[in-house]
Amino acid sequence: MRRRAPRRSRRVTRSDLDTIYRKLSSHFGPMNWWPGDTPFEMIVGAILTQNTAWRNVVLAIRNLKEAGALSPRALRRLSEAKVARLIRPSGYFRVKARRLRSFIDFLFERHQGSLARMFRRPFPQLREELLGVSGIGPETADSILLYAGKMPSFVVDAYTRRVFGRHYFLGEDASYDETKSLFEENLPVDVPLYNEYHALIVNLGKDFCRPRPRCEGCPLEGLPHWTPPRQ
DNA sequence: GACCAGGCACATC
DNA sequence: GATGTGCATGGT
Repeated sequence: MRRRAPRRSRRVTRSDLDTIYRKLSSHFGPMNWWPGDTPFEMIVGAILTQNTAWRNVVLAIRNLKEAGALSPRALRRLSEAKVARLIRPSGYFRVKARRLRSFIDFLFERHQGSLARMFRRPFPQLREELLGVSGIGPETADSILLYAGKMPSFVVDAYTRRVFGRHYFLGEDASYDETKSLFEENLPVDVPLYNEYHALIVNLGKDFCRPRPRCEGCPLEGLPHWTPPRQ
């Protein structure tokens, strides 16, 4: 019989989110996200990092940079096969080459190839448009909006759900949108705050609230939480 | 060698 | 609507 995680047992408050933010922020310091020199590089990174360690994305982006392919126009000129070869280190390279192509096609068909134009669109509409692009799901769309577009869309990822689930703020089966609302309804609408908060959660999730319990040194030590049993 | 990493689309029930 | 599966590299 599979063990179920405890249900959410308390409601998150603004004060909870504020406390957690301050703990993480003082523990880790400024994150300076998203790593990337230009909005386009951030978008490419958002697609390449899907289910992939960032260090592998760095290798792929370096290849694209060396090939002079880190602009919408330059990338559009390359064949999908060529792009796939360049981004090979980031894994799923055939799928991701197709996804980059989908985004580029969208950018040129809807926004004349201009990110500046694209980001002039009101963000709820732009979010819907991005979700319509094959290969862009909610996390990738929100990363593009928040980090490349500086729009107030909170980014949720696997770490967010796991960390906040462990601390009883979310049920085991919380959806993406439910998790996103938890933050957007309890935080001021503030792009730098959303930016930093998500980055801090990812940084925390890399070391703590892992499937295998380890809490020593966790900046959230002291907050009520559960840990999965050792197998 | 197993496990994991800043998901997503698609098939099937 | 829920659940399962394929996609693939590189570090630990």
